[in-house]
Amino acid sequence: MARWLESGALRGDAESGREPYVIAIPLPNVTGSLHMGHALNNTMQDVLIRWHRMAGREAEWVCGTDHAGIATQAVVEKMLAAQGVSRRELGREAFLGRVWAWKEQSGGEIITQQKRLGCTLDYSRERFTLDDGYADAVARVFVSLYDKGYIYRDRYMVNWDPGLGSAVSDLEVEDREVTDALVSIAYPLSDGTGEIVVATVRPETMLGDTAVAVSPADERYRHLIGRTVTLPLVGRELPIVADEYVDPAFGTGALKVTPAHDPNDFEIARRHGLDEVSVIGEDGRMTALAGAGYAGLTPLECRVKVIADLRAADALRGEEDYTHNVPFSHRSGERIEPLLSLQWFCDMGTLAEPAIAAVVDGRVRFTPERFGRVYLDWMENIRPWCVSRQLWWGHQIPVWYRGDEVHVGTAAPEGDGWVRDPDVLDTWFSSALWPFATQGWPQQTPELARFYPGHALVTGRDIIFLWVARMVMMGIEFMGDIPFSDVVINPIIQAPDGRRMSKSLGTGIDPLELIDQHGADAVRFGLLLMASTQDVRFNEQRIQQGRQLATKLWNATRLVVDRGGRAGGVTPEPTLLGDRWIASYVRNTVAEAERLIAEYDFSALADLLYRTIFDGFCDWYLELLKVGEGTPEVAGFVLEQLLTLANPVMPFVTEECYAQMPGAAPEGLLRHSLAVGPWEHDEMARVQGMWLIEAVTALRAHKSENGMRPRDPLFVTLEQRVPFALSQSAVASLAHVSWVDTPADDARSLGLEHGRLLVSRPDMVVDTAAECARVDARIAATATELGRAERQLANDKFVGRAPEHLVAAERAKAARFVAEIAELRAERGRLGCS
RNA sequence: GGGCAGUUAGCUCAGCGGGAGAGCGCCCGCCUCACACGCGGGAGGUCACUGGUUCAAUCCCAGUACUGCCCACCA
Repeated sequence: MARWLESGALRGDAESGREPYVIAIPLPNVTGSLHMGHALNNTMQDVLIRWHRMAGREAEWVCGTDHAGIATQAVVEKMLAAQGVSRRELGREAFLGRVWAWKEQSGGEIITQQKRLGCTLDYSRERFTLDDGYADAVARVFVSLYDKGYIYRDRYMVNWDPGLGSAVSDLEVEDREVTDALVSIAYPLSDGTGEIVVATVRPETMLGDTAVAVSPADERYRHLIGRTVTLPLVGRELPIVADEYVDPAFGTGALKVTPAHDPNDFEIARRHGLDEVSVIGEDGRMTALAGAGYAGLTPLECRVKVIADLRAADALRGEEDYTHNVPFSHRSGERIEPLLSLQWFCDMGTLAEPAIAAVVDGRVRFTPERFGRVYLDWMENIRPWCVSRQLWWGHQIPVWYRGDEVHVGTAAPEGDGWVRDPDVLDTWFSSALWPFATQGWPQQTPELARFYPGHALVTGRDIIFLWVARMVMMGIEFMGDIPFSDVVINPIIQAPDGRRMSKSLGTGIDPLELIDQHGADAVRFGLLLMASTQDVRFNEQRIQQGRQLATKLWNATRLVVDRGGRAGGVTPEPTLLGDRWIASYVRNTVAEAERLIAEYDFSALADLLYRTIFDGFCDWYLELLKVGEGTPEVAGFVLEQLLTLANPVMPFVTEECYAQMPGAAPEGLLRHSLAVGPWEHDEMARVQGMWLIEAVTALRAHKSENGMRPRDPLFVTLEQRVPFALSQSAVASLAHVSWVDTPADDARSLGLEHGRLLVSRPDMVVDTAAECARVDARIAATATELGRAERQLANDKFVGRAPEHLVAAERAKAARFVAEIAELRAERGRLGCS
């Protein structure tokens, strides 16, 4: 890692003529530390960055951290609380000083951890969302959106988080199922001619009721519309209004309307011009408007008192358990208190339009595709975004007030008496600018010109709305172009038992510990292998597999170097079978890997590397090399290609192996390129290689199944049906057999695709009965296959409609089965079976 | 209430119209001069269920059953 950092290759050069390739990392919280999700997500990005850097692109992987308003403020407040100090006692300025001090001292630990994973981020340009330049970009965006009329201030229904003492956005709220008491309350008609019964799970909010609503289609109440009821305990006269929202089939069909404490009631009230009476305040207590006797209580205390008072007033008409979904804060875990509050909002409708178009017309592509639909569904129903937060740590809203005057600007206004809005912006407001604010915007820097727009964005599906969608909107609005062309959604890695991996559940697994145990390459490889298009359970065996692959590469390198293999040579011309076979094989592997990278199929890529290195290269090619079917020139060249190919996935071990090779470039693999161009697919080499593999495998299996040890002698005679040669010397060495011209009388037959092998062992005592049974069993099995093939071929519909090559293949199969049965019958005759 | 995934070997997962695959685990044999973190061989699946389309279905369509996730204002 130190060498990579010193190389300067991690810093994208905006002036080089190379075509850029840019990824902006999903900025981690400055309070964060690397968890399993980061490890996978970052590995995927590093594979892409390294791959494209090797392919000659000017790679820039944007690095940095997010100030993470709520999370960071909470960390520091907790530390202060341990010292017995509250943030309010300190005051805003001193508190922010403490937060900055914490950030300088302990923040950004995750950057160090990313280096341990081997991530080739551009650390030289590390950014923080509260940097001066970044803060300037945020303020400019706010002012610009205000000037365009998108940002406005309104007294509006918000999700109030009583634990946090702040409003939170719709996206920071989750529903939980809760069982509440549903209380029925009688509201008498003002003229004393009867009553209307309403039901509520929040009786305390009745103190803020300003109407009763019924369905306009409801016959039962039609005659009451326009009349009034008297609110019990309060005495306020409430109009009875008709509204489509009310479901006549639910409860009594009459709905109490509390505009200040229920989002639906709020909408109804705005439609009918009703009063909005706030009876719960931002301090989480009943307000003076709730009335003497209730003011100052918590809503829960108030509920108890209201129910008691209603009972005393004989206004209770029933109570039953009721299970329903209730919003809770993601942040504090407390139950959301919907209330009216003066907040800053951003209207998203206009901003969303071009961002929808970008996905619809394919300029921004999601992988897996289905997430594009998720994005569009949300965008097409987008709602105003509450962007103000009642916190201290963050981008303070660039608005000043003086009496009724409001100044919105990037700097404080002239004159005395102006007071700045104390609130800060939602953290996601600043992260939405990440792709361009990191490149110097609003300055027209060379980096901005070269590194915007970026290419891939790799992230989790949980922030498609919070972050991805908003980056697309802001990018188009302020840069006039999409921020990236591909959104790659990484899977979620669950705990081995299928539960969510989380610190609070105790189900988390620390990737840094895994790195300690197995090495960073193993962790990277294992995570990629686990990752597919769906969520997966963590499987440590995959990590072990990665470690085995790393060890294998290391040992293979030792062998190749021992045999005189070198790096950096000219492309050798393969002549021996083993060389020709591996050259063609590796060429095809590279082509396949290129395809998989383009499709972001990291799991298949890891699997391909594993199979190629273990099976193709080590188990077959290196063994062929040892028996004289390969040359050090080709072995060295192929190893260099494989190390290069595997480098994006396993950067450490491949870099080290490469360094062990004579002739290796001193700068290593960071900008190395794959050079298999001169080699073409060699069909004859493939067929001959397959034949050799088939023969060796059959002979080994024969020995194993007959209780022979690998080195026990075995005589073999070849009968082939094709005009190209089997490499007999290689077979003899790899399977430990001896070729003879004439088969023994009792030789057994091993059928191969291109011929057969007649094998016999010198010391074999033939158990005729057992042998006959074995041959009969094979005849029966082959006959079954033949029967299936013949039935297929006898089916006119198959012959008539199936593709020609499949019919031909079926005929060839049938012919082969017939020949095999004939051979087996002959063997039967030789053995003298009954 | 909508929507999206998933259900394949003991475990974790690939495959997605033409004779079921990987890793680990299990069984057998090998310290073969790169590697025992290894090498060779093998056992083990009515591809959730029910219908349909097709010459042909694990793969396509419809439905059922579980499992997970996302969205949603029913007091």
